[in-house]
Amino acid sequence: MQPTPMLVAVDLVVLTLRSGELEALLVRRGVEPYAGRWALPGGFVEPGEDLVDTAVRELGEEAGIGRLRPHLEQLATYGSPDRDPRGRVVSVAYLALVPDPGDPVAGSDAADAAWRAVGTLGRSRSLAFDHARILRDGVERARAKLEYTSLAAALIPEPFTVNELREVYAAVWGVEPDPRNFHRKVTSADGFVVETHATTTRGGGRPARLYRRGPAVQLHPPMLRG
Amino acid sequence: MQPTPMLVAVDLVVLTLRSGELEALLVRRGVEPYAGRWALPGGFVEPGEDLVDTAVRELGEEAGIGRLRPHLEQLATYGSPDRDPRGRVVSVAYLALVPDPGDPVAGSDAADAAWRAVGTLGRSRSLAFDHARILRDGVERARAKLEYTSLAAALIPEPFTVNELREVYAAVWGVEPDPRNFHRKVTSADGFVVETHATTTRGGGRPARLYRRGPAVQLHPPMLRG
DNA sequence: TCCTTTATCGTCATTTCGACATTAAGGGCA
DNA sequence: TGCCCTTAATGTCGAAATGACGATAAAGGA
Repeated sequence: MQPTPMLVAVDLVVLTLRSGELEALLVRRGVEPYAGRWALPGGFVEPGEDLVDTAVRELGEEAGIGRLRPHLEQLATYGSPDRDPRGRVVSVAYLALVPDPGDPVAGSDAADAAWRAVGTLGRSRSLAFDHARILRDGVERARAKLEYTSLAAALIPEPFTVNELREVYAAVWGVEPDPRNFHRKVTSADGFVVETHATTTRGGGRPARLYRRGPAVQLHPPMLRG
Repeated sequence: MQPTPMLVAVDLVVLTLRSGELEALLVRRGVEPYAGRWALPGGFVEPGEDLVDTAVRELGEEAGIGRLRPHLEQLATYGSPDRDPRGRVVSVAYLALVPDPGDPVAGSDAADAAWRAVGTLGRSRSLAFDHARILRDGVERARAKLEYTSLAAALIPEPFTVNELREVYAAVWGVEPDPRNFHRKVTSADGFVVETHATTTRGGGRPARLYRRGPAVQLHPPMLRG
């Protein structure tokens, strides 16, 4: 029996932190199916193109992100037979975490693109295809990985203060870690952040030391959610 | 531009514990490419079939496992353009953890099938396609998940003793947790295991209490690797 | 100048961790 | 029938981590 060829797409869950909230990048679909509906940015894999290269390409074409060297990891693959009315399409989802690239989504292919707070569209049925499910899985992955990896620093621009890093956890987890204990854990976790010589007063009050992302990927010990 | 259809396969990393070692299920390929070489069990996704259903089907057809209600989760998707000499094949890998189903791999489709200790083929080039890489990723996933989930119990048959569960960690992590501290952590981690009224003397010495898998998926607190 | 604000460091009681001792409860064997 | 050997389970204790706070530092602004 001959195997059946299928279409393979890559969809992106792009997350960032904007004004203290975790937001996802969405594009408005211009064509059927689901024309006019919001969807995750994505596209089909081209011949000779690796999956991750498709993700990087779409990140540039549809999201205007690429200069930012975002964190990019494979999320999961969705292949329900009826997930696309056009026929059999298997979608490999990637999760990207980027520092806020600003409002106008430059270089965007899509008719329209916007950042939306993830809280409002968790179980919403407004997204095209099974993208609400994919988005939920991406947010869940980000929540979990904040605990035992240094990914939180990927959501804010360098250099950053300890308090700005704390606000990432506050936004993604919905809990406010104690500033003093948080400071102790972050600076004692080996390789999470590296100190610079500069400080900033952008928070008001006493100048805060500025840090850059450290070499550590896994955190020892992990940050705890209570 | 029309998108290019591709073949979509599902490959399985099936792990179990046999005589104190972590082993993976391999099948010997009967046809080109890589005829005669060992490979992960797998097959193409059929029309109208969901990815996870393909995994479950292959688990029965190629591995003779199915009665055992194994733990099954998606691992990752591999789509390098040159990973299959026949052409473009995207493979969705699944990770299955099962209690030892015994030596003869019954109901097996493949010409030959065998359990192999994962330690010996970590970076080996003896496996077909990119299956060595997939296997390594699967083992790495299992190692990580043992830390903060109750998955260790999926590798042994019920009911089991605390020491049998400890041997899972010893085999997968390559370290010997202290039996007394391990006992304390397991029985205090909420929902990891549930006590039965029975005991066994199969270990020799004082009878050990028998447990079943608890309802917990995540472990609080997690088991630590030092 | 002093007051408000935020950052950083310190304190301390509680909990957890890791190493180890002790007691419990079976089977094997003389 | 007793000893003895083996493994299971519980207990102990110092070191380390955690969580809830207080105290001090360093800026800008009234």
